[in-house]
Amino acid sequence: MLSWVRNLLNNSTHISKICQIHAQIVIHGLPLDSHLLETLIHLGNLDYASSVFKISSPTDYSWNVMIKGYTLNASPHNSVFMYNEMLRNDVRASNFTYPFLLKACSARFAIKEGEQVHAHVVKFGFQLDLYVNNTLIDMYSKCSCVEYAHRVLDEMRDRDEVSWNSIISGYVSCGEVENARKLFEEMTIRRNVFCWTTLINGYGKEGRLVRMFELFLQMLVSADEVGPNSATMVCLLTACSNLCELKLGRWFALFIHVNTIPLNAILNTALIDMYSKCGQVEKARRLFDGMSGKNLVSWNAMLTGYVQRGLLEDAIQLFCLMRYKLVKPNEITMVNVLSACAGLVEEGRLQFSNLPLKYGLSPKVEHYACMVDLLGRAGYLNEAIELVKNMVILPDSIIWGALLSACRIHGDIDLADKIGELLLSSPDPNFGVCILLSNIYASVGRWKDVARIRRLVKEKDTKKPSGCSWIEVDGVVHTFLVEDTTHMGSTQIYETHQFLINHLKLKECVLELRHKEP
DNA sequence: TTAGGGTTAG
Repeated sequence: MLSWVRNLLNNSTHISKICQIHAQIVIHGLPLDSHLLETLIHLGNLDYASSVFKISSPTDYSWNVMIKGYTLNASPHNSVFMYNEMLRNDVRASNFTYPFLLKACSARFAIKEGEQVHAHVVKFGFQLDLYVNNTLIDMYSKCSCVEYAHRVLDEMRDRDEVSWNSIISGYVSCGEVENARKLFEEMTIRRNVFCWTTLINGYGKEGRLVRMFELFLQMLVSADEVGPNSATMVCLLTACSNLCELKLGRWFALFIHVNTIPLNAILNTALIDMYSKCGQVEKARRLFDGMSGKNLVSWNAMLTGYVQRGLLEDAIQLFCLMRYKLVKPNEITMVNVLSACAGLVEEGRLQFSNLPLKYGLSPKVEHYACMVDLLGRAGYLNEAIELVKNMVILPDSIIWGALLSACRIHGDIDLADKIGELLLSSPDPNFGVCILLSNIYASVGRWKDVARIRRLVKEKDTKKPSGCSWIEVDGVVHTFLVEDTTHMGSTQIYETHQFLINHLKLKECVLELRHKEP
């Protein structure tokens, strides 16, 4: 009977059937709790699994299975909690559990817990095999402790592509793409498509399009004999869309077509995003309409495209179509929808209330920012203030900025005063918001207040992150920071700049004189 | 049972 019920469990995919089998297990006192747990975890029903675990007398194996289950079902907090409970109950983790635990730690960016698990692996004498070591590198890398990851790599006798790529990926996510490149060059084994893609992505994320493209070309002719796959193309397209680089984006789109790289949902979405961010929103829509297997991210990308191009009616219509197709929106969808409600206060109020009531979503600071902006611009300043007062989360600088902008638009200096007091009393006032306040005072001639705020900003050492601009000339991207003199043509650039300023001033004088002519 | 990829706010 035992093996018959076990087989029955293994072949069950419906909860109702599993409930029946569970009843049989209880009635006959069969020792199948661990199997039941495994089946439930496989089906992703962690609540049921947790109930079974609590009411049964858990075996060591059951503890381990639960840890695995929580990690696999994106519940790393419970996974780590379970591990601590397990230790309190004097139960040891099995070798197979450690990678899951490390994965749970990296998902929570919990370096302390990760280090503790690492220490336990050593203390309890488990073998640090290739698989566990790779998971350790991954954990340290994801927790931004890439130097620890490097230490693990140094101590490994055998390394495979996963070991190398985990650490290269760690350097990339820490913004150290040159260190990633160094390791990539040092690799003693054949570099697979993961390694190439990770490094290409590193350059792409830094906006270094030329280096990214060079690496891509190098990949095509490399002795590794690795071709790009969908993930590689996604990285390349995303870099193009972030830099509005239509020409290169189109080239990659053609490459995908000519080389018949499989167009999965992610790659299609990256294409849609690239075209819409590069101003080709109609092309994006054609792709979107012809795409099979659309998911929520695809809908969101298309919505974002419309909103960012100011095509708000199209965005609202697309959202209606999305609801008609019974696609459930998420937080990102609703940020887009609220942004698309610009000028439509009543619709905005409705959509904001729909967040919890209709879609079961808790409004986040981004949604409040949209609403404050919408209400503030339309002159509903008191309502905007009330909304901020009733927020269950702390308002951020974007919200204060939106409120102050509304004060400026509607000339409500009293309210700006009140907000200003609140802002300047905070220990770390946002630079941009302080300048906004100072500009409001300047617009009504309150120069003493302007000076006061500038002084406060200086005293509190509030720093503005450096603004950056760039231009591509003959395939090379030139980047500029404020008062930057590092560019090779810096002297010539500043001379031309001064020439343009003088030229414009002269034009302005001529125009003024013409106006004054009788 | 480990590594890379898409969508948010002034």
